[in-house]
This record gives sequence, structure tokens and C-alpha cells, in this order.
Amino acid sequence: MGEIVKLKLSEKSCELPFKAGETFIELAEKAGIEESCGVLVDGELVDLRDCPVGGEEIEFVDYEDEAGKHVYWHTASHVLAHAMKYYMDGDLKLAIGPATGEGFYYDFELPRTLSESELERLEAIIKQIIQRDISIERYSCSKAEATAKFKENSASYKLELLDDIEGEPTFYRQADFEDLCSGPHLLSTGQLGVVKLTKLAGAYWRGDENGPMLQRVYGIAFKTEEELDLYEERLAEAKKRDHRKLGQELDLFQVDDSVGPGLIIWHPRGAEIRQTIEDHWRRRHRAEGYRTVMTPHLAQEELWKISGHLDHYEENMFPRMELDDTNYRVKPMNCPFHMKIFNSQTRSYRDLPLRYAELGTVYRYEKSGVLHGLLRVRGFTQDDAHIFCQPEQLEGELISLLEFTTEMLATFGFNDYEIFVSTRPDDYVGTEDRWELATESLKKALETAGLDYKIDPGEGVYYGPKIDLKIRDSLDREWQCSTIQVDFNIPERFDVAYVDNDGEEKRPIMIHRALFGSLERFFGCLVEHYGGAFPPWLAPTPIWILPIDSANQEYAQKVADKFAEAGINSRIEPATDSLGKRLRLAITQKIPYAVIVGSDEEESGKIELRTYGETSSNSLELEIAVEKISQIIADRAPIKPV
RNA sequence: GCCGAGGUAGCUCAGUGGUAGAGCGCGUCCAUGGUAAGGAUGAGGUCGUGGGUUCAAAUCCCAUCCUCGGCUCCA
Repeated sequence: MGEIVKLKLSEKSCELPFKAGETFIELAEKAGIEESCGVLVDGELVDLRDCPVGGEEIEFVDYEDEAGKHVYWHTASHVLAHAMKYYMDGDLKLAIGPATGEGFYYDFELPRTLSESELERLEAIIKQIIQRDISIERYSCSKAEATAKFKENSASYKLELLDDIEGEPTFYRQADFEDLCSGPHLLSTGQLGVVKLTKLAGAYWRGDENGPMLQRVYGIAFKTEEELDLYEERLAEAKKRDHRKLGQELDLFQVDDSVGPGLIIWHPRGAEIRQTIEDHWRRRHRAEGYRTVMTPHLAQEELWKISGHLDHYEENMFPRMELDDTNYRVKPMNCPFHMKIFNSQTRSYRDLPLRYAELGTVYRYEKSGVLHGLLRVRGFTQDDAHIFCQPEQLEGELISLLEFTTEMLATFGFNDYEIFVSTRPDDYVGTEDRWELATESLKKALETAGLDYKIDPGEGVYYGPKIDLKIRDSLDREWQCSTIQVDFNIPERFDVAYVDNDGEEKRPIMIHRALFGSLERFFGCLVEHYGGAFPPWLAPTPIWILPIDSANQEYAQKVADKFAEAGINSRIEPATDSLGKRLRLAITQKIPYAVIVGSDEEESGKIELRTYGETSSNSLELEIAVEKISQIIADRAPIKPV
């Protein structure tokens, strides 16, 4: 009695006394907090059933908070498992059922395959469990008791989980359902609003592809039906931005069965956008001191034996071709060729850093189940470069490289990405101290650049650690685009060396880097980022000219010529269809500017200009329009009214 | 690669044992129009592919390819 916990309650903070043995539930009551999902104790999420010790800072969280949502969804996953137990008459094995970033899932071993049509019936059972408002109790027991219980129920997955638990395992029980779980959980099922089961999938037990395949049910829970509706609307909106859908609608690219899975055919409009991206890329690389090179698509297999790719990634390479008693491979990487260029002369320390860049098209055999539009393909063009430098130049190169990367992405409107440092994998070559050094220099460069990052343990490439930059797609999936990799190994394998100022031959350090990653993937992300409405500088045809009447065709041509003189591509949609129809087409094709010209405009030398996203046009002098749009393109600015 | 769901006209989709459908798009003709679909008419499909069951298969069964959602993987 009389002990104090500090309580943070929204903006106000106060201090609350509590008695020994009092739980957070009682504390919440005292503080007048009605609905809470859990409690953050000095920032750590804790079950409401726990007791404070005194002196800590606590904050009750509800569904509005990220931590609260986590508890809410986690409980929903237990309710799903509870419903599944009824649905399968108890004939099932439970694996795991965590909350995710958006919702939850539960993995089951079931006596038969579940079909999507059954999800609705499961939802109905879930609804009943919620309506019964079953109180959820927590208890713990000894490991031996838990083991005995699981053995009796032949709960083999739970038994395995038990092995990893230190101390007493805890259980959460709601009526005739209980689950081994560290929590935290809500206090009763009635606290849940509406649970929606979203998809069905297979998942390997513990992510091991040699292990058993379980059935995973995904779901999400909300306080109200209205929130669920909003979520579904948001999802539908996101699907409209899907690059595969837009690629079809805007005639950007295709993937054709008879050509091959994961092989992209770029249509004119897609190819024109890509050209603009590549032109910008070349210009910027020249300015940053890169020399561009070009290398073959095929080479003798020996090259990849030397580089180590054959040892480490053969299963991801297309099979060998035998030509004149020599084995060839389609290239999965550009690096060996760049080594050859370096080695074509004796290099001096004065030559370093030496930067070779290539838009190099590579082919990798990706497993069929992983292909995904432009984002995961079998043939793609890397904006690859290899930088050879002296050890003392590494830091500086990395720092300027990060600056270059972020600038390049920002040009295309990407300011929102996650950065990861991938550390040494099990399957590595080289010495540990070199790995350490390389990893530290990557971290230091990020810190100098003031960029936040996460560690991706063991996710490095076999030859060195890397910085990856990941961009999210319209459905919130992350895709690695930019990558910067330090490599002490491949230079050694190719015996790459320079003569230092002391006359000694020394090994340069190499950086592999790709800013876009692959042009295919980057373009896919770009389509989704802009929702297909490309800014005028990227749009293949930023202007459509719509003459009102056939009689205005000549003036339309004059307008087109004026834009062409300024280097702006436009196209005339002749008056064979109604103006309304042609305008609608321009809008659905997400053309930045529709220019409408009739007899009025012809007489006054003006145009009507309607900007994408606006509901009306404005009248302006042709010369002024050309000048202003030229400026917008030169600035690489987003679509905006003129 | 694994689990599940799908592949019908150029596109989006309906048809679930009995002679292949719609809308959009495309062609032709009419209409010459002022800010998101003018009217008429025509062409277009061995229903992913290969087997099987059946008097009869887009429809049922098997295999296979591809796509989608996950899982595993991703130099």
C-alpha cells in the first residue's frame, strides 16, 4: 500500500498508488480507463493480468495504439483457433497463431484441406464466440505438466514449442479452448468487434521447406463493421495501383506464356519511360565519375567458377550450353566482366577509385512460385556498377554512394524506404575480420549520412555484407531495390591488383552497387508509386491534343509542332469520336495534359489545357503553355496545373 | 519447389453435361461534336494444353503449362 506507479494517460501524466497484489486491471479501473488491450510498462508490452512492482512508468494501450492492436489481433487468432476446433470437431493440431503487422494468422494441421468457401462459416462461429463474451484466463504450470498434457493430446507442434521455452510455460484459456501462449491477451472474447478471415495459404512448419506443410488462415479484426469496410475499400484502391493491372491498362509491358514466365516484353509506352529513366541514369553516372561499359550475355562457365557463383548459386543459374566442346552460361551477374576490364591494363593507385557502370541484362532461374509481375522475374537489367578503390577510400566512396542513391530515388519521388544492413551468412567466403571491417564501414557510412537502418542478420551475400534499400509495393510488400555491397573476395579470385605509390602490388576493395536494382523491378515500383499517372518528364506522351472538330485538325497539328519544337512529345486524337469520349480516354490513360482546341482557340491563338486530376480546363496562350510545360519537364516536377 | 485458388473473344467477366454469351475494344457506315462513353452494323473463341469418362465435355476425372494468394528462396 502506498507504493506509487507513474501513469501516463494520453497527454496527462499522474501518479497512482497501488496495493501489493493489485493487477493492472484494477489500476485501469481506478484511473477510469474502460477499454484497454494491454499496458506498456517502461515501454514494454505487458498483460493487464500482471501486477506493477512500483516506480515504473505505465501506459494503457487500446486498439488505437500499435501495441494495443497487436494484443487485439493476437486474441482474434486464438478465437479463430477456438472456432476451428469446433469446426473440425477437435480433430486438428495447433501450430502457431501470432499477430502480424496487419492482422493475424493461425497455422493448423487439419485432417482435410480447407477451401475458401468455408471461411464464411468459420467467421460465423467466431462471431458466436465473440457474442458469448467468454472470459480469457491465464495460468501457468510446470514444464513437466505441460509436456504431459501435450503428449496426452498428441499436440506435437506445441510440444516442440515447449522445448524453446525457459521457465514456466503460460496458457490462455477461454471456455473449452486453451493455448500455450506468452500473451498478452484481451480479458474476454467480447472485447473483439468484427473478425474477417482474409485468405488461406500453405505454410511450412517453422518455415522449413523440408518440414510439414500446414494450412494457414489469415485474418484481421476491427472494432466496428465500418472500420472493416474502410479497410476493404483501401485494399480495393491499392489493387487498382497494381503494376500488373496498370501495365495492361496503360499498355506498358506484357509477359507471355509462349515467350516464357518471368520474361518481360516492353511495349512502346513502357520502353519509352524506361528510356527516359536510363537517359537520366547515364547522365548522372557520367557526372559522378563512372565509365559505362557493355558486356556479353553469355560467357564460358569457367568465369563463374572463378567468381564463385557456380559454387554458391548454381541452382539459380540457367543450365549450361555446350558449344564447340566448351560450356557456356547465360550471365546471372555482370561482375566477372568488369574484373576483366580492370585487369586489361596494369592499374596504378592514381587510377583509383575506378568506377565501371553497366545496364547489364542478366538471367536468373527463379523458382516458379516466386515470379511476380515485374517485381520478381527471370530476366532483368541491373543498373550495375563496380567501384575499385583503396582501403582508405572505401569510407568516402560509401558515403557519396549513399548520397547518390538517395538523390536518384528522390528524383523519382521515392522518399519512403527501409534500409537494412545484411551481415555475414553461414555460407560465406573470406575471413571473419574482413567481414567485420566491411560491415562496420557500411554502418559507419549510414550513420555519417544520417540514415536509419535495421540489421538483417545473416542475409549478406557470400562474398560480403551489404546495404539494401527496400521499397513497398501497393499491397505493402517490400522489394529490395538499391543495394551496396562490399566485396573483398571476388577481386582476389580474379587476382585484381593495382600498383601502389610504394611500388607494391595491392588488392583493391570492390563495391558492387545497383541504385535501381533492376530496371524491371524499379519500373514496377514506379508504376505503383505514381498509380500509373507518371509526371510529365516520364510520361511517354505527356500531351494529348483534342481538336473539337475535324476542321480544327490543322490548328491541332500546329499546336503539336510547337510542342515538338520544344522537344515535347504530343499526339493528336482526331475528331472521329466525340470530345467527351476522347477526353475520357485521355483521363483513363492518365495523360498529364489534355489540350482542347476548337475554332475559338484557333482564332485567338490559345489552347484549353486540362491537367490530369482537374475537373476543368483553363485557357492560355499557346506559347505560354509550351514554355510552362517545358519548365515542368525540365524540373522533373510532378503533374501540376499550368 | 511446396500448399491452395484460377485459366472462356484483344480486355473485364457470365455460362457448371445437350448448337459458345455480354460489355468494352477493333472494322465499316452515319453523326462534326466545347470538357469522363453519339448512333447503327460487322468481324472475332477448336473454352490454356494433352489424355480419359460419356451417345454427347467449356462443364466430370487425370496429367501438364501458366497466372494469382501465401510459404520457402532471392548473388
